[in-house]
Amino acid sequence: MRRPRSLPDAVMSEIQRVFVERGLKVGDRLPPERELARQLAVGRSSLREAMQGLQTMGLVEVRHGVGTFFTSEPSKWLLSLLRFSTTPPRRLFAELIEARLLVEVRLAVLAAERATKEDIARLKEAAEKRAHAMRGQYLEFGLDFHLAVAAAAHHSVLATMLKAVCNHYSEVLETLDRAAQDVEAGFRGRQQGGHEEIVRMTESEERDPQGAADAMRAHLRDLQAEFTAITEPSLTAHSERETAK
Amino acid sequence: MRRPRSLPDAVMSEIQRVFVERGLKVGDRLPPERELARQLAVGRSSLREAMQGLQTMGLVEVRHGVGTFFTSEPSKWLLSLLRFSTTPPRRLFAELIEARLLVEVRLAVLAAERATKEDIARLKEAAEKRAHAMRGQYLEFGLDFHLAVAAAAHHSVLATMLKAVCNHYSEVLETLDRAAQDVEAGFRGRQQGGHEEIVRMTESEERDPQGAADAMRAHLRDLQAEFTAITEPSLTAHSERETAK
DNA sequence: TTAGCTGAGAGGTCTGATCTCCTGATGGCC
DNA sequence: GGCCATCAGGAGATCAGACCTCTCAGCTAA
Repeated sequence: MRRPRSLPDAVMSEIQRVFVERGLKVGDRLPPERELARQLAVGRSSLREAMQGLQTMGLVEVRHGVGTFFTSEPSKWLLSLLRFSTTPPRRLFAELIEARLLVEVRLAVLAAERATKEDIARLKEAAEKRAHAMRGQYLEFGLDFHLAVAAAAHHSVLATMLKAVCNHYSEVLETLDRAAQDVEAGFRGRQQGGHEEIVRMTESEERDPQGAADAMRAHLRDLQAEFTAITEPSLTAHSERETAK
Repeated sequence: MRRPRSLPDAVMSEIQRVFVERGLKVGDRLPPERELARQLAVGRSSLREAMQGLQTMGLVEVRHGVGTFFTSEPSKWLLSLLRFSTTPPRRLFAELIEARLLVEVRLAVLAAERATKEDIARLKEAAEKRAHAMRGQYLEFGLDFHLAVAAAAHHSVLATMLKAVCNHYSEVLETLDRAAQDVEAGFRGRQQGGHEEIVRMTESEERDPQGAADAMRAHLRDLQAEFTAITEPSLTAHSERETAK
């Protein structure tokens, strides 16, 4: 493979390698900066640059005064190239919904086909949690449910893509005005049914991939329609046909 | 928005903000480290950590002895969470192809609907370049063509997702054995037609989104089938139905 | 028992010396 | 006149170490 150009790059690779080869787990702690720097025979600043890189990648989490830990927290920057785009937030949000539609319908199918008992248990738990969410938690727990579906699909690429989209989703949502946010936040009534139906289609006895796809599609279409209603219809106008399948 | 916890985080945000607000362009150069650190009133190490972060995100490119530049090069690490997965390369590659199938078919539709004259010119140029590629360039120019389609689709989220997938695609491909690589590299004969048909469906007079989708789907299916043929069929077995639409 | 203090240890930041790498200018050679 | 070897300046790369801030656990005293 290509050798790293810089020390920090090398350190990043090394830490990833160690993580994989030693079979370390998420939550495990790395040695203190000074000691790790000594072990790797690099300066502390090089090590810290590597840490910043790993942190940006979302592979480690650094807690001031506590230590550095491996984490599964997907990084917030995955789609951050978008910050460079001049796409207005409303349009960006419409695009994100469309991307979710595309990816999540497929994930729903895979989840219905591949989910294990454990996956299904987690799915139910997430749906339950979402159902009893308090004000201000709808969005977070809602996304958690969708990420649980992604996990159940056992498709690492699509799941990672969804994580990236969802992270950006929350971020963009914050930049939108209240009306738009309400579409998300106050949406619990109708969305509830969607989650439960997706779970039902995925449960062991049923296993209805096509049904899961339809449920997920309807679920996200609701959201899309609601959002479109309060924004310029033109923005999402030509997104309807092909997505409609 | 949420305030950065650390100085490097703040610096990263600041640099992104400046890039957007000043209307800077890709290729523009940042001030030298020492001067930029002075301007921002932070130490050089903090600035360098921020740079490492931005570099990891793929927003800047640092050239030793030359300077630091804004870049559109999407980060090679975009999907690097995948490195933590235990997914074997063959399976990962199959997943990447499937993700491309999902995203690119949609992008082909959008490109056929939205492409401007300039987009189409670039598309033709990319197809041309691919057609005359020399040995060892097939993969690179091939992906360039697909990225040109993505650009023509004017969908920043999906385009960014594709960039991420394509970057990882090359990387994973390198880890596969020769036989698998040949599927990509020596594939020019058949793939050629696919590219040209996609261009045709997108050209101003025609504008056949459905046709473009079909062409893209067939194009990637070819690749998928070829790859599947030399690997365990079970890996992609249950991916066929829903994607088939 | 418990509120509050405190010190050890971890990360955060700065500085400035020194090294390495690129690039363009210089100047001699063909 | 054109070409190439050399060199100096500028920019990033790395290091060492001093000092700051934060967290947490354990101690202490009310």
